[in-house]
Amino acid sequence: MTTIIDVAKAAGVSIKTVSRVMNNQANVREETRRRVHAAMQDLNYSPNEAARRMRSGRSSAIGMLYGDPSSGYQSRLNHAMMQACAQAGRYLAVGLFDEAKSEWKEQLEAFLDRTKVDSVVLVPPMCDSSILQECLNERETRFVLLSPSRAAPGVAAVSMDDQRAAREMTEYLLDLGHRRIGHIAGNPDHIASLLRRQGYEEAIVAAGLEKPDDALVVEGGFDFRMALSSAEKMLAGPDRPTAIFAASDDMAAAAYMAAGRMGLSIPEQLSIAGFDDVPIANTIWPSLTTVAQPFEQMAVEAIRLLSGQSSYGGSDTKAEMIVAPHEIVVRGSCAAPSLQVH
Amino acid sequence: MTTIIDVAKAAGVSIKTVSRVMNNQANVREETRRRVHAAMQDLNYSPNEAARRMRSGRSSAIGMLYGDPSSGYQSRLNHAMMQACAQAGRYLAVGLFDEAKSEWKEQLEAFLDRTKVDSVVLVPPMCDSSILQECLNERETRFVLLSPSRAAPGVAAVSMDDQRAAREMTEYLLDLGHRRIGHIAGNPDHIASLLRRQGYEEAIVAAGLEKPDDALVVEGGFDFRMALSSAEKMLAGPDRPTAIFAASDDMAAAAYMAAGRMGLSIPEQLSIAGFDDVPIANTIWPSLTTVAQPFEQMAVEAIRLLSGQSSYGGSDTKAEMIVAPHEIVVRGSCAAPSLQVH
DNA sequence: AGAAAAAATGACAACCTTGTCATATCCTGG
DNA sequence: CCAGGATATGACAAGGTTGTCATTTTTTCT
Repeated sequence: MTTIIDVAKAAGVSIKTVSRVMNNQANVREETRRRVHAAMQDLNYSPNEAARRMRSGRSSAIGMLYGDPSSGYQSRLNHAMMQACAQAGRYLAVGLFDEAKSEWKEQLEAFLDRTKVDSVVLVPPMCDSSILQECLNERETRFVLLSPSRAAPGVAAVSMDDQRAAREMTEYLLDLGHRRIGHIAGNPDHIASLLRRQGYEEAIVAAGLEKPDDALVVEGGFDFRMALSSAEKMLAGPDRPTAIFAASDDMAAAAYMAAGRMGLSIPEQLSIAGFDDVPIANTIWPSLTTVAQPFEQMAVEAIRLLSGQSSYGGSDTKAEMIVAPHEIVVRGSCAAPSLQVH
Repeated sequence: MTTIIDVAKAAGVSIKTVSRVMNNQANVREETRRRVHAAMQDLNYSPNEAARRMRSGRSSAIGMLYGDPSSGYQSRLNHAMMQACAQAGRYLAVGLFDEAKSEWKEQLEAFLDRTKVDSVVLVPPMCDSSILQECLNERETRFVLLSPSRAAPGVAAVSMDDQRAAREMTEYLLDLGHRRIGHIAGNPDHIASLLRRQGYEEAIVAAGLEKPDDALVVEGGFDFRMALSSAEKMLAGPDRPTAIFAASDDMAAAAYMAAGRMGLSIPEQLSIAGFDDVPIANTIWPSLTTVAQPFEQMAVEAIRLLSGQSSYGGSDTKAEMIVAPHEIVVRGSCAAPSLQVH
């Protein structure tokens, strides 16, 4: 096991200088820096994580609390975060959060005490709680908001452009030739639902069609069962849509089932589009055309923000709000509307 | 921050004695032990993980490589492992494993190098590779097999009784009155598929019915799409079953879709049962009656085995093979067969 | 060129725990 | 009551890193 001392000897400098090089600190001549880097390379040195942490007090763990472990969203996010952590040489401490219980602050504090993390990623819907944010500030715990409803001043956040993505997906359906496009909206408590719905309506209106009425926009609550019954209602009504854009993949899967029950084949008789690109999108058949949330990029950015911030919520920190680029993933669930259905 | 020194002072003993008490070492008088414990309680002391690790060289991380991140099985397992790790004061380092790539050993070594874990949980199908096991032995890395095909001598493992669980589930369907029960089998490369199929056939035969023929047992490959087409074929055939027992929840979900397409309502016209109890079982509607894999217990036991083993693969270690108890979870997808269908 | 300021570097302590080995205390049997 | 062994406890070093502060080297200015 090579230590910092070996590197220092090999490079002909003091251990402190090696430490400085490792931590990218100032006041090291360029040539010295090079020499140290070369020595590290030669000896295949990698710093002892435990010693580092002990001395600096800092933990390389990043905390993340999440609610519904069964949701594809959380599982994708979790996965992306773990990958990003591994890349950044950090690791993820995950805790379960019971959104239904009222003691949000207590839950957070218990988590912080237990895991001793010094940075936290706050995900929806917890990211919108100012109580939790205050709590984290008090405890001098860095945090990043993931997809918050609104940018809080002085707080770092990462998100995607839900509204634009929804607009683009709707435009894609319009381009295919669809004129009657239904929408299964998400839980209105989540701002993302509203943004996605707005993006959808925007595209419809921009195409010169009339603003969707109640028969065309139904509540799905980000819930499979609610989405299932809403989709069935929508498809059973008169003048049913030729395409459905669901605000989440789970709800799109519910639409699949509704279509199946009504004998509509996808995509020939009904096009379905989703949102999120969670595992189920590639599991069901035909595979789902959907908006890919940029999970990977969001995770990487979140960790970058947590690593870069030099102080806790102080005004010297420029709080960044990063918007990661999404993507429309075209798979097999959408096609031009067939004539007989129209 | 209270340290071991504070505790030692408070208890009126040396720090070494405190250390002994913490680590449950011998040669401490009962009274001393009590005094130290009291002091720890008083001061709300918790040991500095980093210092411990640095001194002892041991890492509290447990490594786990897994293949398909989209599978409900992996995500449930991951979740259970994280919970169990948190409870045990350890943490989980997860890596992605590409089963399709041939360099299994290289992938494992890269993971070990990167994470520096000193214990590993090996999951299917990697747990059956003797190459990987050898590799871990060489590197003196402890490991536990999760649901291995066969108990390797001298290797700790945790699993469940797939065959018995499948038999019980089939018996449940028989008890409901079903006489024609179909089975969607999993990928025959996984031993679990075979065991589940055997359990199913065993129950059928034990009930005095004739051994299921090819029309009643179809291949699903643990794959939604394959299961979907197989289920459709089974339901389209003459004398279709009144119940389907799928060897995984994902395949059961495919059966739901097949039923939907054929206009069969669940559970009135077709009962469906699954296996695993992954998130989708509670997402779809009606919710799925299934065999709950004892993920939580398996995870806890795996960690216990990893923590308890005092040496690496040596003969002094009694290799344990633990079978965790499963459970039949009755939800809404199964009912007595209706008369008109029979 | 010389003085002052700035930049680069190094010596050493400190972080908290556990292992080693020495010492103190207790117990047993004669 | 003592010798001797068994048991309980403590003093101290070590582990690899980073922070503090002192020292050396370089640059800048007059």
